[in-house]
Amino acid sequence: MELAKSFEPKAIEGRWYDYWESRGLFAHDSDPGRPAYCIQLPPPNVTGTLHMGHAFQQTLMDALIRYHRMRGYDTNWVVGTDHAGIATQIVVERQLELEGKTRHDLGREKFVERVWKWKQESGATITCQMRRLGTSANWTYADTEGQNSGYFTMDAHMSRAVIEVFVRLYEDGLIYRGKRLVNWDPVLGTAVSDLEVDSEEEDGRIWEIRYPMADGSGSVVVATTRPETMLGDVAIAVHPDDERFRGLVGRQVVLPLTGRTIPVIADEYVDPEFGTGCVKITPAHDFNDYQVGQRHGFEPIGILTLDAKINDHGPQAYRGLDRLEARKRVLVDLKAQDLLVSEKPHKLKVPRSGRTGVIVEPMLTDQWFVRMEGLAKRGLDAVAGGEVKFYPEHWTTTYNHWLENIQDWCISRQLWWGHQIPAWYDEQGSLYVARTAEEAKKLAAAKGVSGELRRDEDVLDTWFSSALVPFTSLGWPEKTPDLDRYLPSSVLVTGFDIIFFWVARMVMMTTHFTGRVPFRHVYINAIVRDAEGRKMSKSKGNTLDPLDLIDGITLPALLEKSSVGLLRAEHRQKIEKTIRKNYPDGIPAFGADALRFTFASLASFARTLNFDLNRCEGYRNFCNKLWNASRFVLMNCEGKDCGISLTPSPLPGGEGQRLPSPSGTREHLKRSRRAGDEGDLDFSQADRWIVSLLQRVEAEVEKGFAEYRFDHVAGAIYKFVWDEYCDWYVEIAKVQLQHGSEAQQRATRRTLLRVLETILRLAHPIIPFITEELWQKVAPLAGRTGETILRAAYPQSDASRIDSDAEARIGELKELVTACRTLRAEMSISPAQRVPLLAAGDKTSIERWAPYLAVLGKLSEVTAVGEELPKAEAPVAIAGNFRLMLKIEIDIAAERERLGKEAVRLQGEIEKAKAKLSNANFVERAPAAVVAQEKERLANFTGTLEKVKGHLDRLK
RNA sequence: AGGCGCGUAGCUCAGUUGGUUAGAGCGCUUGCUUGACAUGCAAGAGGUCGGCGGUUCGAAUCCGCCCGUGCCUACCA
Repeated sequence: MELAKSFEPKAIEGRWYDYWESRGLFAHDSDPGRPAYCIQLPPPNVTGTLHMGHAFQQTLMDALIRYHRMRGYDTNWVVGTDHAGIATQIVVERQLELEGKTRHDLGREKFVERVWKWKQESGATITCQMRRLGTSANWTYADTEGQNSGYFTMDAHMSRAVIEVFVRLYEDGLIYRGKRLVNWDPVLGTAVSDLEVDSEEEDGRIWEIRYPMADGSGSVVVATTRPETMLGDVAIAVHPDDERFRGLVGRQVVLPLTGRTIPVIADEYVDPEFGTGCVKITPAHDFNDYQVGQRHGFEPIGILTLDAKINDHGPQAYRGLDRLEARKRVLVDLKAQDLLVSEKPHKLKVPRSGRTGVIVEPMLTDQWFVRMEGLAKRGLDAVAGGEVKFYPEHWTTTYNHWLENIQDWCISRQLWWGHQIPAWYDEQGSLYVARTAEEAKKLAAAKGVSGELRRDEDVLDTWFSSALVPFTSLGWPEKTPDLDRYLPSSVLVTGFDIIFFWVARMVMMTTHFTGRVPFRHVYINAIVRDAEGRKMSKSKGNTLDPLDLIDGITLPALLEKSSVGLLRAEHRQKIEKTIRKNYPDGIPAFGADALRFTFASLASFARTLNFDLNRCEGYRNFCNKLWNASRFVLMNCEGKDCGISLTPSPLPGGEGQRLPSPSGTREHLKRSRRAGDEGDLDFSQADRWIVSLLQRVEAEVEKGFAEYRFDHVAGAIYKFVWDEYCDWYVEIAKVQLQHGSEAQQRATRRTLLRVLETILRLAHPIIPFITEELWQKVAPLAGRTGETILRAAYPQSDASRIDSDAEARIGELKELVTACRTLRAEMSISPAQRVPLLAAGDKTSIERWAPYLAVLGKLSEVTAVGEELPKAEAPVAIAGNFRLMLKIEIDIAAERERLGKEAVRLQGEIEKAKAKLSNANFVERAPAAVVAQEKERLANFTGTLEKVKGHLDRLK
């Protein structure tokens, strides 16, 4: 079947993915004879859809997996999805809202059923999208739900493991329950961890409030940004060394609006420089105040309900008011009593819930915590000892800093969707942590307690189960062979935003439970931004959907898509304008390969990746280039003798590489035919050169993968394919196929095929679809068998095939051709016009290159003229040791100017080189090689300049 | 307040342990319906490498300070 004239991604992508997946080619094989290579996918949320960040990250993981699979590793890309407690619960609650219901109308059991139902339906959208990208994930591994999407963090096996971990940590004293001040989201009605709170600086106000002394002898003024919390004040604090207030310590002040009396205390926490130097202490609603309160033995007075309204501890007048309403009322009342001293604008950090955006309230509640100190130490050791390595390395600092300053982890959430905490209480409130209700009952019975037990209603933080994935996905707590084989995994590829949430916690938990680190390497990928470096966000209208880049999308469809869910009209208009400007014609279909190649090319060690659509287009063009190069090769090799079954003879003699002249004289042809016997292979310098370069690229690619420099991998392949193979070798091959002997043609075809076939395997990890499509056609001709490129061996560099001599020779040819082309362009000779060339210099070389030069330089004739060019009014170029002259009429003045410019440039270089060499320090201290190199440069420039000057003289 | 990045061509980015004339893609100029490819070919223009100082025979590269910019962490009422 003929290849289409240009590369059409749509036509091939679907076909090959199904082929690979249905044949089970992504599966691990547990072959003990092969080393294991394992990657854990950061499990996306069940609510999730594929965005640019995922696509980027997954491209890199897939490239690594395919690369190692081809290198003979037993690869296991473990995937799954995360139940994403809060996020998922919110989604389903919104659905209920549309029906005019709340989760409380359904009750816990029905609500959870509903979430499961929704989860099964919407299932793993993202895993289907991953397939479009070409990810060769081990879908059926740990696939307990039968959806071919790996594990689910709430499936039966995972849940059992979570409970096991919880119980063991509790038994080890690493989990405890207690009343602590935690970050509370009053809208969701749950505690959240420190990490789930985002503090942004906002414009607010600061108030100064007067608290009268209880004995009537004056007053104290405090500054606060949260006046309503004064209802829960237990003291006023000043700095112990603050002269101004020394006399006040130990005395009592009246707490306005409440009638309570509270003491003035001294504590180092107070900064005398800030505000008035006096601080109100509200232990129940501020983390610092809580600690001050503890130091001084105060009982915190909580004045807020769990939905952030004033409770019964507040004065009657404020009860039931929302915290912000209460603030207004408090201020009005203080003013009325002349106790409000001032109100000023003030910038302050407002802690907001990462999920709802609502202001988080420190709230004194019963919660479950993981004791972090010992675990953190293990986490630090794993990295310090080199068992876990970060790429780029500087992320180690971030990781260490967090673990060194870690707080206990609040793991309980007052939600319904998640792993319910395996703890039961008896009627007296005694606690029993157990794997099952029966086990809890036994524990109770052992203590002589009978009767019903009540299970703790809280669920666990989503990240609790995520932290266990490296071992639970491999079968833990069973002692499975896979735990031995795939733990630690080889590399974790993830974003820096979850180093704390996930990476650090996996290291701690996995180390604690298995004695092994979860992974050897952590590759922190860049954050994908738009082409101008701005964060992609729906409200800016600068988001890109990876699937739109793969399939293409029209402008109307794009506009419609972007406005979904946006209610405000002015917002919508602005976004529409941006989109019309950025994508006036929509987005063309680039295909998954082009998208992947773009991601790889941009994956340097930078922290951000600015995604430029133009580059994507450029790499789509690259795919087309590869496609067409393959068409050329197939066209010239199908049905022809390509010498594949022959064994190449040892390198033929040095100068026997001459091609017959393009005019194809009889003698030449005869001689060539005689030189190459029937069925022989006669490799040219060019054939050896391209094979030599191939070895270098293979080595570069191997190095790139080892260092996670995907940009180097992509760049090396791109340059080799386009700049060397297509631009030079294919053009040279055309000459050899047209003018060469049978043996030379055969060798050329063989080289074209073998190099192309190797290129396809080399590029497959990054551009899997197009390489498979082409490989199926090219591989048989190249004499390579195998069902699929996915399981073909990865090319390995062979240093013995590096041929410096051939490289130097072809370098010479390139120089000659380029000189001819430049000369032609500068003389404005139309490409159609074939002109004769005179060449001075080594005669053997000139004759060797003449046929190539004639075709590549579009010359009618190439004549060697010995060591000197004739004196003639014609354009001249210097190329290495050669001088070239086009035999055409020219404008002498223009030619003089052209050569004059060249002379000036050369003179400049000569000055520079001379200056260096006349510097005694340079000659003495620089390495000998550098000095020698500089001398050589000087000699070369000087020689060339003389020649240029010589020709200038002749033009007089 | 600390910490981590970044600043190289009009735009997006490479640039190895310091050492030839600092590179690529896109864009730009000029010329080409070249029997693989106009998603292309050929030839060009375009950079005082953010600034100042230091180390060095030699700095885009190493060090210090400054300017600009982005992010992360932290309890300032």
